[in-house]
Amino acid sequence: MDTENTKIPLIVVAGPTAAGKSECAVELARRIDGEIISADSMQVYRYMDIGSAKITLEEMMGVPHHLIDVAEPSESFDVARFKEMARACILDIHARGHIPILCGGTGFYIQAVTRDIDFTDTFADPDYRKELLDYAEKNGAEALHKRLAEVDPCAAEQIHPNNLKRVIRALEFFRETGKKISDHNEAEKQRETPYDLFFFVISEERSRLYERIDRRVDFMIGEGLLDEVAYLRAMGLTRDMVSMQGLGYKEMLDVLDGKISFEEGVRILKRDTRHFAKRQLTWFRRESDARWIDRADFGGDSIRIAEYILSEVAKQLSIKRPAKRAEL
RNA sequence: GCCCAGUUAGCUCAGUUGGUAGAGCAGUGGACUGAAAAUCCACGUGUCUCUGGUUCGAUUCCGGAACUGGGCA
Repeated sequence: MDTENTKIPLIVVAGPTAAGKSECAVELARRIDGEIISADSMQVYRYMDIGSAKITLEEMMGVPHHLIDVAEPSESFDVARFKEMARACILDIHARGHIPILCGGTGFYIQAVTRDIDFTDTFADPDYRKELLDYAEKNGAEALHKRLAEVDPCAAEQIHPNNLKRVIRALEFFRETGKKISDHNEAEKQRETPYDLFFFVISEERSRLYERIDRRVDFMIGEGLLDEVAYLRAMGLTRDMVSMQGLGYKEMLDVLDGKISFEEGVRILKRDTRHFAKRQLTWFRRESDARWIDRADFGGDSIRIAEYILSEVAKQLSIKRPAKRAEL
């Protein structure tokens, strides 16, 4: 079967938060005997269930899910680790004769996988990052940016001085590798996907999406988000950890610390989630491979969307009907 | 009923010693290649409540009306 086309098929179900990706991916997986790889920077953390809108065991409906609960909230996870693990999952799923479905809303993670971006020759150095941050605090963002301009003028031109995280990473990259990050980025941009890619983005009219977000936040609160965060706080987790910078977590932490009222926390969480969804859309818009699906065209029915994706994929891929996990 | 204050961008308000106006928030667009649910950048015309008057010219001054809030009866 794969004598001619050796590329591994990979279906991507992306979209902004609360667009109904998970449900759709599960339905799709059931029909094509696929397995799901979550592409979500917060669902990788254990114990962060409500706030990250993690799929429940029942909702999985027997479909294997990967890269959920693979890290402690106290450790810091990142794209490089994600890409490595996702790649391994894809290879494994394919080797076992199933179709991998990458489903999630973290655009950067998805791109790292679909374009097979190489992170192996670079490093992360927390101490050096801290040192640079201190330098910027003492001498100003402009001063740090000047240091970058000295070693990598091209990157300096692309990165705004106020964007400390980027400036720091560029400087760190130069120190660790002796190379310019601008060159590295340029090279990685040329990469083409190693997969037989089917990239879908589920979205809908902005005002409706925002309504869904508001409802989802209310649902999370009802499910006990505040208790979940209180529990994590009691475990010793603090807001300087990557996991605690997730939406829902940082706001509820402020509520628990008495910095803002509960009502204010909820309001801010809804607002920030809307902002986040907007950024996600910006990210996906520039994914040239992406095919957009408007929920409204399918009456907002995730099952129908899954059927549509299936029919699109079937045009180019011969899909074997699942034998073992047939019908329930 | 009387007195006082207010009525300016979707919201909260600033302002123009008379030459048609600006902040924050919201909203919109964008960037992103080992923190990405993070981080950063850009974008502000609206009958200045209505209506008379004064004026070359009024959102700004004067009169009246409406509405909102507070006070007194």
